[in-house]
Amino acid sequence: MPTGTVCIVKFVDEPLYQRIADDLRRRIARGDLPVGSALPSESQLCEQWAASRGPVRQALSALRAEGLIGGGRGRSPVVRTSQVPQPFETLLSFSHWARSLGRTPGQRTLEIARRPARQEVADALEIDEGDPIVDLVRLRLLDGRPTMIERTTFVESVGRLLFDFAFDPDSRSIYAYLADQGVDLSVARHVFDAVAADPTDASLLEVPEGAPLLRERRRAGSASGEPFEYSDDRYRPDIVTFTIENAEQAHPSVGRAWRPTPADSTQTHPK
Amino acid sequence: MPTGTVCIVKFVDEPLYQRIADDLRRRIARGDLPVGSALPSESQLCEQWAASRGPVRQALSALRAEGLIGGGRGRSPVVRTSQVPQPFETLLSFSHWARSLGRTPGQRTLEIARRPARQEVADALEIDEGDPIVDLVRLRLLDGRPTMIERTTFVESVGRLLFDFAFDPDSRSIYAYLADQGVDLSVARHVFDAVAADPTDASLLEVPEGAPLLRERRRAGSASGEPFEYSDDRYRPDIVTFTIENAEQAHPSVGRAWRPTPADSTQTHPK
DNA sequence: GGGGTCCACTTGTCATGACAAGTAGCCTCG
DNA sequence: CGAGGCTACTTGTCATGACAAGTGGACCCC
Repeated sequence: MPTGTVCIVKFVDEPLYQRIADDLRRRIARGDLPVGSALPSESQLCEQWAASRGPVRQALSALRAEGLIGGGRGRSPVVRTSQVPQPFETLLSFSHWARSLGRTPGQRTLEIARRPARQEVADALEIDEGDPIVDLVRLRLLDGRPTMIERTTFVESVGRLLFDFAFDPDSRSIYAYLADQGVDLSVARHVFDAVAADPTDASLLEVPEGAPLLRERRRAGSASGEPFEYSDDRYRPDIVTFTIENAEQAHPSVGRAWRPTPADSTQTHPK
Repeated sequence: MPTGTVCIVKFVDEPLYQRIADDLRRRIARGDLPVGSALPSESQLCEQWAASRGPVRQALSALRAEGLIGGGRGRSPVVRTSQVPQPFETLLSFSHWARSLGRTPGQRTLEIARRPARQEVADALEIDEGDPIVDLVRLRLLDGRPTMIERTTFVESVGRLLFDFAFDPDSRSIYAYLADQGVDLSVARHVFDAVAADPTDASLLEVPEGAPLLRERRRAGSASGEPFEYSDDRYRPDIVTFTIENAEQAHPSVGRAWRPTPADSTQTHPK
């Protein structure tokens, strides 16, 4: 702490550079620092926070790594974007994603059953064939329109929670519920390909039989690496796409995208 | 520079922390520091490089951001993995990706033409409809098997290079050639969906008409954001998939995946 | 008015010193 | 012999000072 300053800090447990970064993040998110505007210079931040250049630079470096700010030697840092995508939740939870877009998600639970694991899901969940699992089949809706059909398999210890509790799968996010129950979901692997709609898919998604569907197979698990969920999700490609944004010097950002005008197939390259 | 040391440095233009980081990266990649082993402590690195803790910590922080090392307070940093994926090049260049997998890429150039831009590509390339562009259609092969059909459009200033030079599109990577010509390709946006194979796709990819194909639409450009390439790539989903690996506390990693056994459609969750 | 020069300001890099906080091994005590 | 504490070592955080390198604008000269 510089000499001659009275130290009135509440959250001394949180390091200084993090408080600086959080404050800047807040000011950017709130529009206080609009996109394109220049941030306060390092010396100004030092004065404001009564800090030395160390923590200030550490905070700016964190924002730079997140892609929030840009700039270079001799130039003040500039706000690049006001919001960073939340790839993990966006990619995992259909309802979370839909709401973040301002759309209203819906769902119809078609089946919830406990049965022995087939070979395919047993491999994915790293259990033995025939071990008990819980299958959940849901039709997901976006603004009331059939959008995706989701065939999810949980290992028994997690799937049991779906029965035990008074859980209504049609009301809230299943992941929010599982998180409340202490299930720590922190890694996921998504594999994308395309499949033809089988008769069931076709009637539920209201597309012709054999129509191309965008398939996402997802395996999710805890931080220690043990998987407990495997899912086969089939999207109507005229409603939902997936995007990857990729820069040479930055981390890729991934996301799900909604296609507003389903009739037109030759558009959507926003901005 | 610490007191009492004779300064014999060659690449003073390169900052010290970067030289330290590069050296550690090399030692990790060469297996000198195997996965799981502990790195030298900060004080040891300070001695080895005759540096203060600043640059050393900056170098370690860079490696940590790349996911190469882990560790925490009180524990020496530990090597986590010996190689980091190169998502940008892997996702961009088909031939680069194929070779990194040990497969042999091939290609047949079906068309290269200069013509006015259609509405769709004009929007994507941020030019006016009717402006001259260069179209390139290629069938890409993997181990001799038809795998993907690529319809790429370049803005005229870049596409011209494909004519000017004695360029043989069937021999080497088009991106390597363009990079040599001074084209700086550094940002890309990929949009994935599914389409049905039209008669042309079907005959070239040797699939039935109407078969589902995995489509990637790509827009690539320079660091300043101006796009100069737009592409519509259609993959046989039984050969190629795309994957996203996603952890709550880490940056997502993206990649292209090869499916070794095309006959079997209900597998491939490697590892 | 146009062009070149100079200067104040900014960020990038590095040294040095200090203390806090966490880890792991050793050692003593019960 | 086990449990607990103690200690050396590690990394995390921060202050201070210094110089290099790049930017942008004011200023002057032609």
